[in-house]
Amino acid sequence: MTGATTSGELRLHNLLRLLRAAHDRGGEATRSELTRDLGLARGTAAVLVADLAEARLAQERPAPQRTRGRPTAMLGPHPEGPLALAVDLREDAWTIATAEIGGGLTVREEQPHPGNPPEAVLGDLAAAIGRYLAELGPRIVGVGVALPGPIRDGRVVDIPHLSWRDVPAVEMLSVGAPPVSLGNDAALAGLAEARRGGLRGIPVGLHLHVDFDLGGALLVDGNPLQGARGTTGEFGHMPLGGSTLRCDCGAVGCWALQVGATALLRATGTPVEPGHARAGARRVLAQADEGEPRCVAALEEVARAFGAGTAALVNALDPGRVTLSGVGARIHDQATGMFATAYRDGLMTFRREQPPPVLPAALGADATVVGAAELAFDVFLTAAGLTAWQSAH
Amino acid sequence: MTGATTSGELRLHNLLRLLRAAHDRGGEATRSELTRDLGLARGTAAVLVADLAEARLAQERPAPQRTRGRPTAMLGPHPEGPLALAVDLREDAWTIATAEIGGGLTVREEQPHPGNPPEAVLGDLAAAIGRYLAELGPRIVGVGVALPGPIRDGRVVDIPHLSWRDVPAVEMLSVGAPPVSLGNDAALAGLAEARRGGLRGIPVGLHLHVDFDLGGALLVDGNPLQGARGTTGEFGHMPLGGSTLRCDCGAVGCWALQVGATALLRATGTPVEPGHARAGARRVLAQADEGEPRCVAALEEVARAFGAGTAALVNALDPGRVTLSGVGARIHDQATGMFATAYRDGLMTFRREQPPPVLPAALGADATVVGAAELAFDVFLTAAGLTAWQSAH
DNA sequence: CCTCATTTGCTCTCGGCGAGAACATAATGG
DNA sequence: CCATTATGTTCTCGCCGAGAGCAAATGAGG
Repeated sequence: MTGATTSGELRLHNLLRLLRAAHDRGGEATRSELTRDLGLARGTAAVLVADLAEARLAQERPAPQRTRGRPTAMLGPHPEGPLALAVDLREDAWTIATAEIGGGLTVREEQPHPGNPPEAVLGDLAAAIGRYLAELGPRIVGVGVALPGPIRDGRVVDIPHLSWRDVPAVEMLSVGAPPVSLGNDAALAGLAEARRGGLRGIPVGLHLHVDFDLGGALLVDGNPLQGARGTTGEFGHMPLGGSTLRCDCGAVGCWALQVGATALLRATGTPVEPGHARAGARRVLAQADEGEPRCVAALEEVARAFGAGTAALVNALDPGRVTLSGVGARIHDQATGMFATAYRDGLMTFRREQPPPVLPAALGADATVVGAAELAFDVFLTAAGLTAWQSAH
Repeated sequence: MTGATTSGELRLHNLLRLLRAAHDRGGEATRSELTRDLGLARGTAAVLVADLAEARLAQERPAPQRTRGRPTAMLGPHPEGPLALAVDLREDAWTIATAEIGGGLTVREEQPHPGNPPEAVLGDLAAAIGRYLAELGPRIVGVGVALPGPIRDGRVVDIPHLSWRDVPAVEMLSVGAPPVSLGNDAALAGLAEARRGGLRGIPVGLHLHVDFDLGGALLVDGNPLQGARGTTGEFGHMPLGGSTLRCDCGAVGCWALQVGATALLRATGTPVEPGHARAGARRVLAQADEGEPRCVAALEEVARAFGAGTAALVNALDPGRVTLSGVGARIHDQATGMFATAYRDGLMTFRREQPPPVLPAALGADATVVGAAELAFDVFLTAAGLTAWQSAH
């Protein structure tokens, strides 16, 4: 959205601004609010709303009267309007949902999958996507897919846990016309948090997602920072904790080795069974909650490393707020004191006056699907996306 | 620059785009190039150029003929056009320069200063700024100041080296109407590098400036990433190297303790005399060049920590290129092998196929002043800045 | 129940902007 | 010296948003 250059682009640009604003506010904003906030003339707004309705992009519905004066209406999704297909592909299962303008989500399907080979997993997933395309037809304007590993140029670079390497996922998931967009799960969880969760309205926010791995995103004005090749946010692979272990990623001493499901198990001295780390970590957290000394000690150790590393990122990146999801949120919840101490001690002195708050993510487990939907809509809510829609209707 | 919304803003927006493009290309771009690249109609370009000339914002001058066809002209600075005052305030001296549209720099003055108290230093500097405002009058459209420490809300937060704390520098340097903007020296060096140096045209670039401290900036589309409070880029204050030393900043194990002038001296075992670290570091580098074993070892140790930490940042932030300035560039030059090895070993495996190149900064010592000028022009080259200029002429 | 104040939607006119075409201009190259 | 080529200049046209005036729909107060 670089802005309009010609008087012809102006109309499309303002249409886009209005639709985007309606979407960002969950379809709950009234026309008068939108008109005021976007600085439009009332006449212009009338034309734009009519255009949106005629193009089946959005529709007004009655709004509860709040003050006196002529009643206004809320601008929300159109019953025949665009839908995003949002896919959350985890290590052991996938979720497919549809989202309408405004973000309203309908979960359609959840399926376990064997994990390997990638061709089979993605083939099945592509078939499922194909079914929804057939069912919902041209209303599907894009597919957003969250994946548990780094993404580059439409390919999954590396999921060590599943031994996926350089998998051309966009190619394998492209079924029909709608564009397929990939995103890292942690980054998409952050995106969701920035748009509809705890980072909403925060100019610069940091989201950290801890599970097996540790990743995240820096959200600037609600948009995730994109690296040169799209693989940014791998904060877990900086040697922030002085560890000397070798990491699966190829480097040494990665922070992710000290914070996460595997780290929790390792800290208790329990051997890590591949494929059961998540359940094991849950057990450690539960036992720590009951006061089991070894688990308490492990939790504290992990929380300390987590807090210290978070402080390092805050020092370097200066976010206004930090949100946590995955196991990370539970570690923080259950060892708040230790986390807070390590966090504070790791901050530069001048940051300690008003340290950025660290909070659990507001969206919980849904965050990743929501982020995938936002990703798909981000591709659609552009000049190109809208003109494609309009020429198809 | 969010883009035009009304047909009235369109003109200003396009005027701005044209002026910005002329500026970014150093005043060396021809009208026909600009017209083509900005996608303007030739008629529109004619009007805009005439407007710019009439407003004394830019002026055309003959261009060397390259091909057949009617000759075009280069759009560059106007002899009575806007000037930015660029100030580089270092620990022991300051430089004042003026820059015109296109970036052409004229160094006006260099003065040593005692460093303390800040009121005296900034008072003298304000007096100097006042002289240039008086001399050059309303042509000065902004003052950009580079400072060797973190900045927040127009105040210098902390320069441990000079024991400056929470100094209201904008207030103390504001002499007349032109807005005063502050920037961290490392971040501004990065900005300069992104606009007119080695990071030009790189969508996401990382610049690291090593001197006493270690700082830098992440440049996204030529703009430095701004944190929530403006104090981003303090990469030196992450515990990237496993050090256990306490840092002046208040944290422990900061990377900056292992890379920089002081670190170089410490690694040789030489006691660090305050105020002479820079000269001492230069001596160590010179002796290392001659093969003095202790200095060679120190250099290698520092280069190793530097390379490893750089890799960590690349893992997390995914830049397309990295540039180095200050002592950092010399460390890299003189210990390329060690740096490269540590860099490569610290990268995640999938990044090693095409690791981002690490290069010394193209602008050398001028970078900071150039960055300060760019900062001042960034404030001016906005709708608000331009309307202020036009209403004053 | 009636009236007034208030807020918002609707419609129409007006000024302004960029596109694009037609023409003018100034260089090159054979 | 003339054809070719690339660019600047000028003018018309269609489109857009601002803004004014009016209509509509509600709540407040008597």
